[in-house]
Amino acid sequence: MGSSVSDFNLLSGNESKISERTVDRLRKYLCILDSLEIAGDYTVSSTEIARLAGVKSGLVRKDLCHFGGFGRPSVGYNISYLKKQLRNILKLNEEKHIALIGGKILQFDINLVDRLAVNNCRIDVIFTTDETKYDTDIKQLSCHPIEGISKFIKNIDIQFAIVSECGDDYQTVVDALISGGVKAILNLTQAVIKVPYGIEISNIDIPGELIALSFKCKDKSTHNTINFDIIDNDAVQAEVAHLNGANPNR
Amino acid sequence: MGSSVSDFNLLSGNESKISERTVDRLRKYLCILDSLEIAGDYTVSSTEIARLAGVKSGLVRKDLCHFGGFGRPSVGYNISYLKKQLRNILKLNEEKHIALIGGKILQFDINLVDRLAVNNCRIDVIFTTDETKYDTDIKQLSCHPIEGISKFIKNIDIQFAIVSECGDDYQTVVDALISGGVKAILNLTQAVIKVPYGIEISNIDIPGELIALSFKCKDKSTHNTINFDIIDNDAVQAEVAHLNGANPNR
DNA sequence: TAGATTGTTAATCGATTAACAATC
DNA sequence: TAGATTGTTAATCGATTAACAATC
Repeated sequence: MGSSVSDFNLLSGNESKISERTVDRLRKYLCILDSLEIAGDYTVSSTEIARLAGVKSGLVRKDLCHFGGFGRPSVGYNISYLKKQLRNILKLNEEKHIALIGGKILQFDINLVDRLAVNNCRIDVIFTTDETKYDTDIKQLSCHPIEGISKFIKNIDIQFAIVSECGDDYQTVVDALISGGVKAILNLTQAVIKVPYGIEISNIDIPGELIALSFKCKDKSTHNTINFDIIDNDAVQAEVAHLNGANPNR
Repeated sequence: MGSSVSDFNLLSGNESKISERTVDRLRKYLCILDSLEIAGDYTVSSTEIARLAGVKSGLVRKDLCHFGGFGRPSVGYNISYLKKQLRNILKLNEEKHIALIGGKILQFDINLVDRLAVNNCRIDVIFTTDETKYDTDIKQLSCHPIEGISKFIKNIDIQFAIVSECGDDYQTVVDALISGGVKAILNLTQAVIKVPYGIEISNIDIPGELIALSFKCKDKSTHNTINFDIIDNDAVQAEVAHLNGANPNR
């Protein structure tokens, strides 16, 4: 019984598969490269990326060299070249079409549309339960009633949905989105949304994030010694070396 | 040099430390228990929790039994009891005091204050750059100018900050927060915030989440076979058993 | 050349899974 | 009692780290 699953696992082996953790790091690196480029830098070492990302430099190099050698020994990585490579690896050049459920978030996060556009994520349509918004535009995006959502998005080929408001019928809305062809949902609400296998869902949960943060703090304060588990990276090594009288390279 | 760090690591060993991944799962379980309780259930099996959390049942049991035996063989877990235990483990009964930078999010996410309160997370004060809001209340929370933030929060013992809007001077604001005693920051803006070692930071990044989601979808569609890596849990095992003619227990 | 930093391997570490005896 | 489900161990798997030869 369990063995059937194992058998399938053997078949589905795919060498080029990138783990979720790696993807998370790669987009962090990309973010860091953006800010370094804005700061006027042209090259960067794995040590510097590691310091800013809070990981070890070896891991940065491993992540990057897995896709080919982007750096030059003793020089580091060319920032604009590495950015281009990362955007390729993360498939950021492919257009992603998004339906937004609830328009209020655009008033709160006024740069959201632009920030998404940088990564070729396009909000194509807004659906709302707010009757006063029907057939009006929010930030030049047309605003439609939730009813008929499935047929609507089927016609314009939408793959993603951001659910930013939930009425009582949120599960019905999500089901309609999925039957309309949506493959992945980003849920910003407190609703516990069920999706069928094969559909991706990611929940952003502010109270939950605070719990995790609070726990990390608590956890740390129970140690009497400095907790290198948490801050153990190259920068610390350099600092320790410094304390030991060695000359840390910055 | 590296060895100094290793030596410290040996000293800081703490058996009771819970990994970040475990904490993330525990709060997911708690969320699931909440929704099951609302649905009227009294007990739940590890298999059911696992199905809803998208993990294997053995992992659920392992996570839970690590803190003591909360369940009864052949019965499962008592939901309200398990909730209480999880709230204890996650230290949700301790009050957490929060400063909110930027008030607009409360207009977008109208339940946020209440959702935080359920976990004893209290927004005590709002800071804003919007002069029209100075000394007014937003949702019964007093609203203050950013200037003098450090002294202000020192007086009222704030440990957390949610940064929901960033002016150009966001790093200065964060530095002031930290010098005022803030130990952890939840960053909802696109700003790349630097914090000193020992201060926790967590970034919520909507475009980044979409990239990750999109990547997972892409990754999956490159397989010809069903990808059990992604949906490999007890429910799938049951389904496979079913396909094989066995009688799956639901 | 000497120094710096990459690419890459083998070793380590930690997290998950499979499996089953114990318990209800 | 028979069936279900927990608690827990040993085995497996995957991710990170240490370390260093190769390269600029």
